[in-house]
Amino acid sequence: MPLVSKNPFTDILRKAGYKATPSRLAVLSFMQKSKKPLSAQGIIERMDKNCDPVTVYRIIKNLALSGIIKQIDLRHNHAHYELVDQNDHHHLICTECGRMEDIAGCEIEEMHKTILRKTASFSEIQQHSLEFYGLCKGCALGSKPKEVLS
Amino acid sequence: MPLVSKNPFTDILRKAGYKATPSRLAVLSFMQKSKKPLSAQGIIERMDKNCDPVTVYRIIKNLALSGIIKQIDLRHNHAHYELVDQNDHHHLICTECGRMEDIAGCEIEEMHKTILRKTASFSEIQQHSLEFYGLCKGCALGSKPKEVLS
DNA sequence: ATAATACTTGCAGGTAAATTGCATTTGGAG
DNA sequence: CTCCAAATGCAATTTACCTGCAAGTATTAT
Repeated sequence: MPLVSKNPFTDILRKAGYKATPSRLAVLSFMQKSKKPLSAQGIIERMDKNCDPVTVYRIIKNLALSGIIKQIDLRHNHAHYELVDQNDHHHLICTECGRMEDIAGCEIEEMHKTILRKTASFSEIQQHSLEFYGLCKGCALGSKPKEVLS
Repeated sequence: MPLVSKNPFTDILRKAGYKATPSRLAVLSFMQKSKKPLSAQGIIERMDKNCDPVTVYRIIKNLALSGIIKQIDLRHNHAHYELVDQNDHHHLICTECGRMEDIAGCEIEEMHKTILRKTASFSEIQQHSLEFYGLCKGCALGSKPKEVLS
């Protein structure tokens, strides 16, 4: 009887048709631990095992294609990614310093049905992204804090 | 007495603190005519007058900063832009072929107040982006139409 | 109208993000 | 254990976009 249960990401990966390689499991593990959306660079830097950046890029791309992770546009100069979880949440991003916080509990999913009823040319909505851009209190007051996100 | 009134974009630019140069007026004119969000590349290609790509990038960046145009993330590999108009609308994008259509009439703006009431660290929301990603009927049926957006 | 000047633009060169091709390695089905 | 499709590493490349600087131009005041 194992003291530690097998990595649940193994099953998730296999179900999506991918092999459960150490690199993929490491990427998913990082994303789970991270409280913030991660950039490709952010993941690459945190990979303790020697893993080629190209591999990370490929992993991210595949995970996003299969809907295991989600791409997020924080208006930095590169994409960010987040594990897709049950509780749908969105982001509030400062356009000055990049500070970010989560917005919980939206009911956007309910709009999917309405939209599909109105459109003539789409048959399915898989995902949505909703981000709000504004000024955090620090930046509104004119101070210039450092970027808080890579 | 002029038969054609002066370009209204001239005033918009000056109010934002920019000179009303031919390049800027041309960019704004394209964006107004275009039914779809345009990429920097898309604008550069359509500029009939010889205008350096760098200039277009700079124009776009400034217009977006001052809120005259709006950046949109269609999950292509580059940003798209759209004139900011009164009637707030969003987008429905096919993740297979890139087909896109507008979604009219959302009441997301009303959420701004709610969000600001809940957050401790933000003082202003200037903009939001809401896009829906799914499959258009063509792609859902397995046909592979060409990309419809640059 | 004209001149002054601050904003704009074009050009050259550069950077960072992400991709591609190909040879080698490896997970996992049998 | 064996085998092969899938995954990885490496080198090179593409793409999107930016910076510095000299030359040009829209606007303001004369």
